[in-house]
Amino acid sequence: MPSKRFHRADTTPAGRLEEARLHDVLGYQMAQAAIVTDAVFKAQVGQPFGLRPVEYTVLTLIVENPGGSLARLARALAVTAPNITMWIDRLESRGLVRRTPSANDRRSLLLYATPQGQALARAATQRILDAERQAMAAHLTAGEHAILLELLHKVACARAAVSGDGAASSDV
Amino acid sequence: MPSKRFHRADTTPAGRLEEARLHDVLGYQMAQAAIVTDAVFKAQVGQPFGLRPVEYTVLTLIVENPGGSLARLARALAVTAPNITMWIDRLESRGLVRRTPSANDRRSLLLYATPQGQALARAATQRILDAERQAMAAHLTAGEHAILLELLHKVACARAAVSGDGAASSDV
DNA sequence: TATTGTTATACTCTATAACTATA
DNA sequence: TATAGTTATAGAGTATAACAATA
Repeated sequence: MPSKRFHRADTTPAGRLEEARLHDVLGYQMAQAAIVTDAVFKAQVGQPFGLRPVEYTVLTLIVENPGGSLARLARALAVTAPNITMWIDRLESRGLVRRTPSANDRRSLLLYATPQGQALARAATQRILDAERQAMAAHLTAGEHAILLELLHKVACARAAVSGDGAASSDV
Repeated sequence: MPSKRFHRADTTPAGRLEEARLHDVLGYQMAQAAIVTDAVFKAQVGQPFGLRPVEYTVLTLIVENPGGSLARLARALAVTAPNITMWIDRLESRGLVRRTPSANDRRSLLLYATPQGQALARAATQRILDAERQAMAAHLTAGEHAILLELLHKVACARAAVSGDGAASSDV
């Protein structure tokens, strides 16, 4: 897999080819792209709803996976247990989610979104989806947009290989 | 563009379709994928070379764009000016980069990487590229890997549309 | 008046350690 | 012994405000 791809200019200032290039570093391109998605989130959800990115994700995951535990959430998001506790605290104090003791395992607390939480998550997601699509429309076709989502998902699936955690298996 | 894409199961627990889905949120998939790329960076560069992601990116951008200014770097990375000053301080104290007064604009400091900085950046990038490719090999074909880089770059190009900053134009 | 770069400072977010309760 | 959840605390990272120097 040489660096010859598409029609990009792969030459370096000094004219050497085959140089290790930042533009081919996935992590770098992800960070650059995240500048855009972060801005979209902030404008469409962060400011209007007063939700941090993590809060939104936690809330939505609870909505889409009712009855999950804190530990499961922590693994899914690669966040430490104390932090999950804090984020759930904030969501619960706003009446968006609630903790319910588990019947099977008395250590565990099951998470459910309140009707308000469900409504907020749904509204927030719809706003983001619309805004992302609009922001990308000038640069990505609808097909490319869909492909990008698929490829990113595949990257996320490589998580088990890179870190020893057994998470990300539930695709939560 | 309805949610019917590929062969994914687009049904929700309650059986309703067309629900706003987290899996279609670009920002969410980016965050999930970033868990992988962050882990790769940490293992391949962060720990071995003692470089933070921002430090590595700043260093490499200086290597690839000698003579740039701090302000230009700050815009390219969407980082505030005080933070760039701090990161450059750390790189300069390690002898990886140096600040040189500009002849044209006496306010400006031009950035250059030292030979050590160039060598470190090159080694780090090579390690990341190899490790990323290896980590993705089981989940992405070489073609998919290349397409992903292209699509992320296009997303990054949507930056001008989403925020009022005139940055990202130099493709630095 | 705007821009470059710096300093000082506060805030947000995350990580670690220690603990209780349960399995 | 391992896991779920919490608390307390420290650290890393980022942002804001104010400033000096130059354009």
